Formats: sequence, structure tokens, C-alpha cells
Amino acid sequence: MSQKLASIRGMNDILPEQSSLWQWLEVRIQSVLDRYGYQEIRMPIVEHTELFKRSIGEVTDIVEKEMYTFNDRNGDSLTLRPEGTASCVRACEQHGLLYNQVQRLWYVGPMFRHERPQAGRYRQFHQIGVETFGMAGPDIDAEIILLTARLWRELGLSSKVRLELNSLGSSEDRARYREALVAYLSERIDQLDDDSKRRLERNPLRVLDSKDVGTRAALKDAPVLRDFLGDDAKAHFDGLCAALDQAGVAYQLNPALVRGLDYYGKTVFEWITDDLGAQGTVCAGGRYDGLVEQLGGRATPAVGFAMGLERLVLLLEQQRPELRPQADIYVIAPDEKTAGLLLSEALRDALPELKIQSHCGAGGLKAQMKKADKSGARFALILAEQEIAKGVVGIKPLRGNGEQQEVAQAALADWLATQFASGE
RNA sequence: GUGGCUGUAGCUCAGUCGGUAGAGCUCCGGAUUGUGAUUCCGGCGGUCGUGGGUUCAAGCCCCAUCAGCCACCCCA
Repeated sequence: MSQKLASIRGMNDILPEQSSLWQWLEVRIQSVLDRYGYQEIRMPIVEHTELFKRSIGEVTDIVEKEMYTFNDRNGDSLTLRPEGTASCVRACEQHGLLYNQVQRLWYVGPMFRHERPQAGRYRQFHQIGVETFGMAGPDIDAEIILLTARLWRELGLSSKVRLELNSLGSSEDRARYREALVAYLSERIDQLDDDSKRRLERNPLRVLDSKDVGTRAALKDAPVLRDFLGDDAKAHFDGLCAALDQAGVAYQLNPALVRGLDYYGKTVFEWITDDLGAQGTVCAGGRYDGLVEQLGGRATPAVGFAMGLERLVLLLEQQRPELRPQADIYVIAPDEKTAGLLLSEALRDALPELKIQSHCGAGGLKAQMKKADKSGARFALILAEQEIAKGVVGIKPLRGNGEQQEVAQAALADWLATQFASGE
């Protein structure tokens, strides 16, 4: 097997068996976004490396060791996007979408990170991202969270996910807190695990969500970020919590909820599931008011989030929603193949909503019936010599226990229309 | 990147003490010459992940490597 050509590690094919569930998921997400008035934006998959260094942060793991970076033929350093926010901001700036206006945008597509693969974590993975620009108040923070809550309802996942919430404060608040935290931890440095010692220098806030027992014990009396929030950040966060309370969205405050990407501030949130092991974050987002300016634009408030589609698919597979079958009608024509093709075409003209599969290739009636059954079709239409001679079509119900019957070819479309109208 | 578990038919797996590979499902055909799903019978299907080593003999033991999974790291 390793001799044969295979896909790159961590980059998977989505096979026909899987793709219907993916489509089901994507259609529903897009429908919700559409109903909230969000518009799609499509960006390239490759960007200048500089974009990600400046947005995500030079000293993050993503930039330092997880990006797919290469030189193109001109010698420019390019990178396969590891996330969508940076590209989205770049595109908006480049085309003046943020000039004196408000935007509610979404995008979907593959992202690339060179991590060690595991179920729910891949080197090419897919995200649907949502970004909003130009709105500074907590109402838009609340809106995108309400949007995600509605989404879980429509996907049937509400019981599997929970919301965690925190505020990182303004960058000034965070700087003061970081100082206090570093001072606190430096006194207990011998109690910290090696990873946390490293974090202490690079990204001290990340020490907060360490899983090491010694470190957790050392953190017990650590300063709490909430006590460092300025009036503005505090009012913003209170506003968000009040909105969620009034809307009836449950959440859990998690003071240890921080971010790996540098550009977040104020609101951060995550939707987490317990059903996917360590890959439990299914949707994560927050506010990044500083990023647009950091990338050369005018200061612009912004909030957004991203969902990992692979993880959602894994959750959906656990409960397998009812998907539409491959075909509604399977047309069998053992003796005269063009008769089957032509009948199918006529039906597709008359009944554009129905999925009609016409048997092609060899096969006796029995074999064709088997395929009809496997297709999931509700009816097999039989059009052989007998039927052609009589000007009728044999209709065999494949679900349930109806008897086979004959319907005149001229009346067939109406007959089927009635069946599918009442049956669904 | 670190540590661990697992790789046998298209899929899910069994394979005893090291003695030259098996089941179920799928697929194809038949029982039923014009009828699926159920039942019965038959058939197709394998360089045991790959490369080395030990041995008279390796799916099984050893080493390496690749891949999947679990935890860490990180993160959607």
C-alpha cells in the first residue's frame, strides 16, 4: 500500500458515502447565516507569509512550526492559510469594504496546519468562519453567539455542546494582568511543569489552561483576569452576559479561557463537546478590535468565530441525521435502454424536484431491482417490452408493502407528483 | 514535536506453541427464464502496511520505516 500513491498525511478524501452528510451540514449552516443577513466572501487559499506573521503573531506555535510555507517561482514566501481571519481582513482592507461601513461576512474552505494528525484534527481541515466589522458594542457579540446557538438547534447538536465565555479585557488590561500573573508565577516557578515554564516567557496567559496537576495547584491563588478589567471591558462583558441571559442562552464563565492567536481581546468564547476526546472545541471565537489596524487599516472593531467542520461531522455521525436517499425513483428498462433514458428525461422535465436514476449498463431485471433497492428509491419504474407494448409503466413500491401496479405513460408524471406530494 | 496502542480481503475482524491464511458483511451468480429488501447455495477477492533481520520455517519474534488512533503540545 505504501508503494501506491497515497494522500498526504493528515489530508483526507471526503468520499461519496461521507459527502452527503457534509452537504447536509453546509447547507444548514449557510441557511442560518443567510437568515441573519451574513454574506459570503471567498478568499484565496495562499497568501503572503507576512500576512499571517503579522496577524496571528510571530511567536505563536502556528506561525513558528505549523505553517505550510514555501517560496514560489519568484522567490516570494507564500503560505497555505492556517486560518481565515487574516485573509478576510486583508481582503476587506484591499477592497475598501471597511470604509465607513458595517460588514457581516462568512467564508468556508480548507485550512492547513502541520500538526500531528488525530481524529478531529487534520493537516488540511475545513472551517466555516464568520467575521463582523464596524460594530463595537456587546450586541453584535451576543448576535453571533445566538446565531451559533440556533445553529446547534437546527443541527440537533444542542445537547452535545456547551458554551464557555470569558473576557480578555483591553490590551492595556491584559498587559497589566500579564505582569501580575508573571510576578505571581515566577515566585512558584519550581512548581510548574516544563511546558508552563516555557509558556511563562512566551505567552503567560496560556499557563492558565495547563492540564498539569502541579501547575494547577500553583495557580490556585493566582490573580484573576476579571479583577483587572477596565470599566470599558467590564461594561462590555456585562452587556454581553445580560443579552445572553435575556435570550435564554446558558453559558459558563471560564476565567482560564484564553486564546492561542494574539489578536483576540475582550470577548472570547468556545462551544465545547465532551464527545470528541481532547478535540472538544467545535467552535471558537471572540473580539479582535486591534487586528485591522495592526494590518494597516483604520482601527475597526471586529468579532468573529470559526467552526471546525470535521469535528461537527464526527458529532453528526454519532446520531446520523436522516439524509435524502440517492434517488427517489429508479428507472428499469431491461430490454430497451433508450426507452429508460427517454422516460427518465421526460420525468426530469416534468418533476424537477425529484431525483431520478436511470439504470445504465448490463443487468437482468433481478439485478436491476437490487440496484433500485440499494439506491434508496421509493419506486422502481419498469419499462420493458410488455409495458412498452401496452403504453404503460410498471410501478413497484420499494418501501413499505404496496402492490405493483401499471400506470399509463401519459399519466405517469401526475401520478408520481401526487405520490411524492402526499408522502412528504 | 513527545510518549503509548494498532496495521491481515473493498469494509469489520479472527488467526492457538513460529509450521505457509479464515469468518461475517459487500459484490457477482444461482435457487425464482419478468421483480428488490428476507432465506438458502455457490463464486470473486490477500506480496498479512512497507523494508530489512533471526530461523529449516515468520501474519506471529527483532530492528527500521510509513500510516491510523489515544494522550500531551497546540488548536477548529
